[in-house]
Amino acid sequence: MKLFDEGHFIRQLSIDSVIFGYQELELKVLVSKVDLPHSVWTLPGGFIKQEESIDLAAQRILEERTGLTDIYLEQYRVFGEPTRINHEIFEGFNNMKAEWLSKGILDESSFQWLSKRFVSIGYYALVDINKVSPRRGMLDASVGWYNVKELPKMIMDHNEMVDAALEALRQNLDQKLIGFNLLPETFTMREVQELYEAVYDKPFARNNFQKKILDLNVLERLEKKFTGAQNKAPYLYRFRKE
Amino acid sequence: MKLFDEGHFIRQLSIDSVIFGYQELELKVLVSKVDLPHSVWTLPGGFIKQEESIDLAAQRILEERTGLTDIYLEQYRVFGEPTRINHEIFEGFNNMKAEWLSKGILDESSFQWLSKRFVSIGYYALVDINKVSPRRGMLDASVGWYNVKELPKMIMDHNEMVDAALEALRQNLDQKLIGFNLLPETFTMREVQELYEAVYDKPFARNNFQKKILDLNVLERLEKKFTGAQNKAPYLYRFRKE
DNA sequence: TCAAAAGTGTTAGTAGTACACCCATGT
DNA sequence: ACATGGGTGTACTACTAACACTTTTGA
Repeated sequence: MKLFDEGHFIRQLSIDSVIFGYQELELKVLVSKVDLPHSVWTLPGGFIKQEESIDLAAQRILEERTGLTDIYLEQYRVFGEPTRINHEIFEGFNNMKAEWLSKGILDESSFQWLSKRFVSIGYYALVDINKVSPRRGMLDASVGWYNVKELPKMIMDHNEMVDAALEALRQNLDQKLIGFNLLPETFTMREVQELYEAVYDKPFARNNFQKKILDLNVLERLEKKFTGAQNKAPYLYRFRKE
Repeated sequence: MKLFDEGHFIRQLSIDSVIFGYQELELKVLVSKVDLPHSVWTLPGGFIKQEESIDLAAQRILEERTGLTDIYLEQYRVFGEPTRINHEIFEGFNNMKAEWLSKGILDESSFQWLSKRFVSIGYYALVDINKVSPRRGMLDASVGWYNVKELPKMIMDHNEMVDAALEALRQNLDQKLIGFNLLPETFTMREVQELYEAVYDKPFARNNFQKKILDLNVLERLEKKFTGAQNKAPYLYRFRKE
């Protein structure tokens, strides 16, 4: 099988995505595990079709992994060291080469394709983790959410990619009001605050945080949310788009 | 002549640079003119060698055009629409094809190479315009500085690239204290202010501006500058690096 | 002595931070 | 009634914006 068709994709150029989700007070990142046969961890990635814009390529790759369309997505940096050759994956592939060639999983040209140095465009995505049912990539053994503070050692510079993406996210969270992409449709003010605390890894003062967020004038207040707890019921809010 | 060697460079990937300079109260951009034989205008650009990092490639391209090493350089966005095919240049090349092939200026594979869609990594650079002696690229008829507000219509999305670069520059000027790269070694406070006014295209209050810049604690005050004008002589300042 | 522009100071307004208080909720 | 957590108000601080005044320079 021609997994990577030279005619269809741009050579030596890839997209790698840091997909952020939020759950149980933790900021999480979607990471794939590939068995070759020893395990390596990677960010979801892919390649750019000849007739496809890079933004659409990133969307397509995201949809393949999350099942979601309409994902918040931002290009944040290009990683282009000449040492970006995927030794871990490629050597793993070489172990399986004879088997995969005979089984027709990969053909010779695909091995050639993957042996080169790659320039990778980094995107980060923000998703409502509850809406995602992670799907394995073609070669993945599994995919899973990892706390951004406890990521496995990934291939190449993928850990550095997450660091840079988190940095970019922190820069933009306040200015572009994108944090709500990580939350469900409706949420309480406490949940917003806990999200911010997870992203910035530091506490915020409750009352001032509420004032700051409400002063943004981007939330509409809905009905109260009665949880059964013996305290005042918090309001639900919804992000007002336009 | 093999102008674009497929073995040496990464295919379908380019770098385009917005080189900012500052002179006579105007923010300027370095633009090349190419005669094919009708004239088209382009940003300085180039390609990435197989064994070269993208940052070094950008530096090399900048050095080729400005003669300067040690330029402030920042990667700000990737432009990756599938329509980024260089029709203007390529059709111009086709006009000259027979002549150039016979003269050995370009070979057939170079035409092939240039006919593809390109993904371009956008960098912007800040230079002391007095230190630059612009050099023509291999195919350029001329290079010159243009006021950022009065740029010629350039090929493809190059005008949009400048807009995005200016946007990024405005974002970073304050935070990263990079504006001094556009000024000579020493300068007066008025010159800093005029630079800021050129970049943001709006006036600043003189006294508050001075206070703000001095409070950054990045300038050292030198001797006064006597210009012969019948007014108080302003101090010279120097940017303190460390 | 005067105009021009540089330097500095003073006040008002605004945004952010810290602290305090009251209110709704279910046991 | 009471603990718990939610909502709001007030005072303090820091930063910015607006205005005013003084100083230096050379004609």
